[in-house]
Amino acid sequence: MITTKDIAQRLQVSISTVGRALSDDPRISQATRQRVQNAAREMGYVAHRAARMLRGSGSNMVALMLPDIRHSFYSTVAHALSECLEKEQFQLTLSETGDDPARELRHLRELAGAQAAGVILVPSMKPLPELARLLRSIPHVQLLRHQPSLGDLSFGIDFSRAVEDATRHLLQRGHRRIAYLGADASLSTATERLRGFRAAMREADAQGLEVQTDPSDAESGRQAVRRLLALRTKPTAVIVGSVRLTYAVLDELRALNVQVPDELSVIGFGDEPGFNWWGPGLTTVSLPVADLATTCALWFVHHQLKHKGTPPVSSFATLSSATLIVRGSTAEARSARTTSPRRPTAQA
Amino acid sequence: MITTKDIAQRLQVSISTVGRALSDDPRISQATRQRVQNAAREMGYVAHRAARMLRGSGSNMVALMLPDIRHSFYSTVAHALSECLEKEQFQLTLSETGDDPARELRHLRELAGAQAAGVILVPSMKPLPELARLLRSIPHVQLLRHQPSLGDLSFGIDFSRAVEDATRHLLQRGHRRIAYLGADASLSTATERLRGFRAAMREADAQGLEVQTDPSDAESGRQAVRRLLALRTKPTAVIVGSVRLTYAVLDELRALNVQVPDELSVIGFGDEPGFNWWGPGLTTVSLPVADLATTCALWFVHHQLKHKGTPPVSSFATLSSATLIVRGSTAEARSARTTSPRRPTAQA
DNA sequence: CTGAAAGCGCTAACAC
DNA sequence: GTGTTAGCGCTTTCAG
Repeated sequence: MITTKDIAQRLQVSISTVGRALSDDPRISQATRQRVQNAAREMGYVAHRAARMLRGSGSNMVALMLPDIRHSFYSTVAHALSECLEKEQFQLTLSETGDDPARELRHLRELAGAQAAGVILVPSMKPLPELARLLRSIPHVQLLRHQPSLGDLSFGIDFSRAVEDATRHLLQRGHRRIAYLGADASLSTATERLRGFRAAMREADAQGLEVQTDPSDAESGRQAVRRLLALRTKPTAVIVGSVRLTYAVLDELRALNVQVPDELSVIGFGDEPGFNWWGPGLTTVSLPVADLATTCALWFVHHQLKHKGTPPVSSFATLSSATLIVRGSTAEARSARTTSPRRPTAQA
Repeated sequence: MITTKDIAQRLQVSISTVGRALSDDPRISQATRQRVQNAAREMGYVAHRAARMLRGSGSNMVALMLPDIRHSFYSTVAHALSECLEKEQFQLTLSETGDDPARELRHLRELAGAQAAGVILVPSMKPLPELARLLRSIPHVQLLRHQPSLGDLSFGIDFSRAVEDATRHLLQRGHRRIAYLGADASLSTATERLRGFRAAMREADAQGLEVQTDPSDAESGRQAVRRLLALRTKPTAVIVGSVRLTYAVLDELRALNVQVPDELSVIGFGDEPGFNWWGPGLTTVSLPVADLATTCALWFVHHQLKHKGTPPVSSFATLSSATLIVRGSTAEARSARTTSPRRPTAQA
């Protein structure tokens, strides 16, 4: 490894001269500065970050903690952050928590040890107490989910209103028996979504059907669909309250050859690649994930990491709003039917 | 920030006693060891990685460099690596290159300065010479793509054979006028795929139709589809040679309301979420990305990062094979037709 | 303009 | 068993 010492030796100057020349210190003469910089380039010198950090300058590492990078939801976030942070010369580290509080804590410990400059996190559902303690000494911001115990800096999406809008869309089209499929209420964001559903249904004085499923288990979602369709008075429409669940529901509806939207109107959650290909095109709640992540990254960098002059803000929260993308999977409610003719899934 | 010095002061022992107690040095008495460890916990001590690194122990940071994390292709890779590396106590950093050689180099410089323990990279198409130079001093391995200039350690997929198999599938079903849509030949892996197509076609003495497109531009893919369908003697089947292109082609075929597989058989590339929902289900080349990434990570950790005793291997390459997933988008070739009746896209 | 030296937090060789 | 000390590579006074 090439150090400033090596360069100094080669050029027969002192170590500090080399250091200054490399940092374009005005006190160094043009001549030596050039000599040093050339030598550095030739020898392939790269400054040792660890040494610099030890000397005082903070690290340039920003950590992103999220449940699972495979969900396009989160990889979109990672991409947006990556872009923003790169512009500001930050390194991005990725920590997958799998929504496991212990794993989450392990990772954060590691990050604290590595002197991460900041942490952007999608917190797990039940963060361990020590997580909050560790976070107190690291600039951080919560994304998408918000746990009050972890601080008051957060960038979220107004899920409640998103689901409310989706529900209204169906109500306006004459649907009255609407089912809502959501994660069980252990997650704070899950109850929030449910609230939106309830609000809209109450307002219309319609009969809502709520089905809780295990969000991490696709089979649980499929079962829910089957149960729903087995009811004597089937719902005429269904709203799905999470991205993963939407995958499961779409798969099952396709497998069961359910006629959408004739037999059942469907609104999904999130606008993942392929949702527009499903059946007649999926009407779905589109989440402004990329925008949110970009906004979050910019804000975080400028208010918490860079401009250290001003004291870091201690409370700041945004709620972006989602938009409903209307495709073919929702239609006007038909007069009540208990059975309906089934045709083969066509296109073929 | 809490340091060993702080603990030492509080407990009125020397700094080294603290250091030893924390590292469970057998020379320290049970009593003091406990006292120190308790104090450390209470005070929220976290070892300073930078200081440790400076002292000799390498970093625990492994870098992943890839074009764009949003592609499920790559996020699958990131996830697999993340899982493996976490088990071995490594930190994962993410660097998006956007296939831009300059950006790629900038990132690697940064990583070199941060003393990354290793680099796993999907190299850009035309890496800059300095990249190779920098990589010489960092354990690294190439994934998915392979640039000989960057070393001989690589984990790849046998794309040539994958496309060859796909082509054979169509040939066996009686197709003779088969089109291959691929990226232009600037990419080494693109020519490789084309080779597979040519090999199979030559063997069957059939007439291949090759269309080159810009892989980064979806519109270019859509155009290619329109051109193909405008031909007087249309192909009866088409094979798409890249994941991104597959998205474009599927969108366009759906927009044009082309009857698949009646009018045209289609084989896609990669098995992205939603491909099974497209039309009658997409027959496609499924790439063992997750397996490959896991294998790569395990091998890399054990042969290049951990067991430093044995000299690092300097040449090692694997080629995993892809499998064809047959769904509804490919059928027996019909007798030649120049026109075909078009029905509406149904399901609705 | 340049050099010498201290010190960031930690570890390890060397005392006692 | 425990304390003392040197030094990793870099920045930053303080001297010349």
